[in-house]
Amino acid sequence: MRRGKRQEYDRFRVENLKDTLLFICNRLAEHFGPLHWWPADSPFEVVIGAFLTQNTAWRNVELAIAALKRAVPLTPQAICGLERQRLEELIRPAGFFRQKAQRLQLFSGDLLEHYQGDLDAMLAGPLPQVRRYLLEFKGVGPETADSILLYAAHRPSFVVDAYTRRLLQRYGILQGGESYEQIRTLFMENLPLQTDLFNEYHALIVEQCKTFCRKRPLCDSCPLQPHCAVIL
DNA sequence: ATCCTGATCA
DNA sequence: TGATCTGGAT
Repeated sequence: MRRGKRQEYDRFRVENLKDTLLFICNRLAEHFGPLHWWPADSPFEVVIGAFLTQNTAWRNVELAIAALKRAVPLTPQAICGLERQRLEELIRPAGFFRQKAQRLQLFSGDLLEHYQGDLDAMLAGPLPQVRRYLLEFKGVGPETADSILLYAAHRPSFVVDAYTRRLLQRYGILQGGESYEQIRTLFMENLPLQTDLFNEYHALIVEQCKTFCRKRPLCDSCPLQPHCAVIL
């Protein structure tokens, strides 16, 4: 009987992606409460954090940003004005410090040269166009571009990361071989295009995967039980 | 498929 | 001591 209900729900789920995606979001929101991302004092600080957090624990990013803030104001002018090696030393705790220092200065330089340092101006215009512009920067892949669009520009561009893949795959929505763009499109075609929703949803997925849906999952206390299809 | 990088935790 | 962390470039 319990088994029958489970099968029935599985069929319902596959045919109603929109409802399922909202259901997951609501469940996580009930469990974790509001997370109010992205923790930063300015949109440009969000950009800095988006570069620094690539394949890096957020804790280490905090150390780097704190050191950077003690040294200079977080503006494109100041980032460009730093000696490369000096910038490398300041952001060292975030790892990959050489490539990240170079890429931060390339981005800041373009922002100064073409937009007089006005980030809002750079991020204005049609979403797909701005996204393509961001993706041209060295060090900006799809996740970093969408993070900047969502958390610095407050635009409804869904952020997909390794956590998102893992959660959706275990839940039974993804099979495993899907591309970044496919997964992003899945969210954006099945959810209302609302910045606040995308903002909270991605933050909740990160929190969920750090807490329960880890590589070694903790299904016992997971807020998505018994709906998840994870096979251990 | 491999490299870039440092701090934390199992 | 190794795996992992809000990836991206070559």
